[in-house]
Amino acid sequence: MRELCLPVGLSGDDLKAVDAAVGNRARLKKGDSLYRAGDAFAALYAVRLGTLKTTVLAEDGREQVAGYHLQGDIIGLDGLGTDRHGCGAVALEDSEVCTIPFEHLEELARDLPPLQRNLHQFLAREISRDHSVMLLLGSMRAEERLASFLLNLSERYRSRGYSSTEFVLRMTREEIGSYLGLKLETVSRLFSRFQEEGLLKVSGRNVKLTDIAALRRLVGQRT
Amino acid sequence: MRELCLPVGLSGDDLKAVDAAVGNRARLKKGDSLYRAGDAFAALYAVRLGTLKTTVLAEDGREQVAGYHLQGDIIGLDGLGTDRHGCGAVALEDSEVCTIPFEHLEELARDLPPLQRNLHQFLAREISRDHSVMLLLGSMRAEERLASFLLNLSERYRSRGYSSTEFVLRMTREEIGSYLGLKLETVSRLFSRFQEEGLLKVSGRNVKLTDIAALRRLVGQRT
DNA sequence: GCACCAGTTTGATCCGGATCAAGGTTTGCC
DNA sequence: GGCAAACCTTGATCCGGATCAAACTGGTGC
Repeated sequence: MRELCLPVGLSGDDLKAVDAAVGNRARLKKGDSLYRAGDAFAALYAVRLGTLKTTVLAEDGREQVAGYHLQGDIIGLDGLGTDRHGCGAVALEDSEVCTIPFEHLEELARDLPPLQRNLHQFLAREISRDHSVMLLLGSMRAEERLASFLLNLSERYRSRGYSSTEFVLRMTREEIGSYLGLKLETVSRLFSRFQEEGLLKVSGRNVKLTDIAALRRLVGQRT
Repeated sequence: MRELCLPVGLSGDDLKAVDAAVGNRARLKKGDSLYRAGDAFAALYAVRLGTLKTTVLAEDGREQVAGYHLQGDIIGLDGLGTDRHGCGAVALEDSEVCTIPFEHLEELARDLPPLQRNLHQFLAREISRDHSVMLLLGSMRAEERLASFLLNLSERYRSRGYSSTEFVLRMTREEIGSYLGLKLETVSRLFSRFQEEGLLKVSGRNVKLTDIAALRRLVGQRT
């Protein structure tokens, strides 16, 4: 169970030390904020259960979904650079996270190279993830973006032992649009079109991918 | 001089140790690749002189500029998560970087908490930077994007002691467009329009910002 | 059971930026 | 210095996704 909080190749006493660093769990109800943009940065959070979104805030008030986070994801990494969180995090359904006080973790990482390596990998993976999103926002057409989003979710559910073809979206059309740089009407239309074309079946938030290969082809196309 | 490679509050012997970790400088001619997407990850690079661009590559071959890097910037952080670089880095003019073997740096960071903290901040700052770009790509109009880009460059030149109002673009219109999710014609038209409106003077790659306040207003910032 | 409201679907129209096209200008190389 | 190639500008037109508008749906509270 503990490994979920920060999976890393450790054993025995080391694991106990890591355990001690991990604060208690926190329960969140749908709609609750875990932290807000501007809050002092003090800890990372590992999602134990549920789904969260993180949102970036522009100076002028515009808000945009920066990512969706499932069980096992680590969030809050962005605050590290500035001592303030640059994002906000909100639960999209009842969720549970565990808190990892960063001061403590950093200290621990000095003594445990594998943990240090792991921490660095989390940070770097976040960078890679962001680069994929930049690619999506900067050079994909609307249909490619949605297909890409669905395939990404599918893969993440699969790797967590859930169905990769049938799942419930925990976010609204507007939130999906915000993440993909599209308007909610466009997202809705695309779902309808994908359904007409036999790529998936959709009913509200329930989605069933019926032709993953075709979705993949859609993403790989250029012009 | 050395501090430039990884500026951090260290002194005496510590600094010497960091010094030892920093490999020799490498010179790059305009157009040279420092590394390519897919290359094994082994080191970070500090830009000593010149300008580099990093580019993300999609599976289908699409390429997009992920960032522009000036003197003092650290690049290559993205490779850390996967042991492979996810980006490529190319010199936009004759440049000079110094190599920081990562294995070595990680080891050193264990003994020198300020260095560790510094490394984490670099990683996290990269994440914040990417989030700003996501915001730009996902929710700004073309003119806001270009204004934002120019103000960002301006600020970075200023903080390096160069003129914040008059500088030479080291990248083509197409590269600017790639970074901003726009086509080169759109970038060119915007430059012309900004000039007509008295926001700047442009002649090829020479830019002189003549109304920074107006550019800020355009973006929606007030700083 | 019903009213309400947030979320969703669908249609009609508009517009910003892409695309296509044609010169013009700068840069680098011999 | 001259030529080719890369880069930039500007015009005309097109189209994808935004915007505006209007129903529809499903969940929630009373």
